[in-house]
Amino acid sequence: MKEMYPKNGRVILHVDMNSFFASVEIAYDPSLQGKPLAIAGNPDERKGIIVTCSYEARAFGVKTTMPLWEAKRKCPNLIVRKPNFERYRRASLAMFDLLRSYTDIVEPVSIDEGYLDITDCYKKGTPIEIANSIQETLQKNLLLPSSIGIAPNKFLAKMASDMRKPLGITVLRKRDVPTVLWPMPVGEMHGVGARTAEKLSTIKIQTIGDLAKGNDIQLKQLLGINGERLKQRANGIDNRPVDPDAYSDFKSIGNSTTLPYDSTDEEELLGVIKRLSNSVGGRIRRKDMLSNNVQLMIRYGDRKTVTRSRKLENPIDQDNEIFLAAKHLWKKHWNGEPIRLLGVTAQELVEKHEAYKQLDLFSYEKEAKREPLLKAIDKLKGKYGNEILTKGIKLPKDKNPRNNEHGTSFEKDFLSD
DNA sequence: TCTGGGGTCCTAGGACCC
DNA sequence: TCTGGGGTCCTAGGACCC
Repeated sequence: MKEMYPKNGRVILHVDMNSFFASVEIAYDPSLQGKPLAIAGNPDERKGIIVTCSYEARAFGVKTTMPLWEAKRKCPNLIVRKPNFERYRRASLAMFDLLRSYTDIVEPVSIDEGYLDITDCYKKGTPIEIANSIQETLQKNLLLPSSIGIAPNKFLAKMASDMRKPLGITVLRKRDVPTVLWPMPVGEMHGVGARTAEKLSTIKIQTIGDLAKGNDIQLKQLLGINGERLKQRANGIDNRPVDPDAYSDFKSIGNSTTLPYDSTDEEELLGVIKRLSNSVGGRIRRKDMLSNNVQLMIRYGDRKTVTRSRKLENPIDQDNEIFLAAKHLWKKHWNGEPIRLLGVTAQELVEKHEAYKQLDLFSYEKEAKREPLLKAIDKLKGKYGNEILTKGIKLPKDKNPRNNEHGTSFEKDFLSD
């Protein structure tokens, strides 16, 4: 079985939980098993969209992000549960613990999916045996169904796990790419959404195979650096490592909420911003992080959405500091029209101890910068005399270093590198 | 009777510096 | 009176994913 893979190739698994939130609810309440189930918010709060649904519901045409009323029209017997994120987080932790019992090289990518690098796990069995064991254990211990892709890299593993749902295991070798991947519509490729598919169709690229053979210059012009990358992927090439730390390296932490009704009541809206700021503050403190940038998101009644952000002088983690920054942005940018949604996000996060290190480095650099400056002034003194240090003095035109006909400026003479 | 909430990464323009 | 080319930082927005 091992010889299935090139000698120095990797073996990557992508584990994808099937309709995760719905499956967790079924695990808690087995009477839901086999029934059309949807997880959705409260329509009275304007949160009535399908977050996830069981395969039985999907058979009726119910889909993620569909408004609840539409889902009920398609499936009158639909059972609806409110999302219980605490429950899903716990299930997710248990699931990743289980994955880590196979290898340390586990990279979570979201609450319900992750990559494993099992290249060095040959003693535990063949890749297919390992995938089987993972799938069976997830089902037996946690009552959660999953699909698993086996491939030489992350992209192919991800595409593979998508091919058999629910409860599938799919091997996608590099040599399978032309026959399996290339006939697929390009829009089904991971990383190609509606907009990119539309753009690609303007240069006659409809399938993954078309993309794999696409013109480099055309692709670059159309999609920038992403064009290059997508073409590589379409050819089955992807060298990204499985990085166990990637998921915990947060870049931003935010909370947003759709209001039950559009509002122009500033006191009420500031109350919402305060509540969001407190929640974000709590979350970054729990992670021992500091934020250098606060963003306010405003969605108006007509759904037009703007984001406004502010770089901070010092990194912060207190609720009130976040609120003050968000409030400042609000005062500066709200156009007075009714508000549908508000969001507060802490960006440019750094770990607390890293932030202190950076602070030290900053003051050190400031000190270090003084030295060349002093040397430059000494040099000027030698050239023009002590008056150079007198504030406001006018040098004769030919002696003013900023105004020399040869373009010799103070900066060019002394401070450029 | 509509369209959530959590993220990441990339781009592009202007300010500013050398 | 004219005028370059590179680089970084900051801000805003867009595409994509689950």
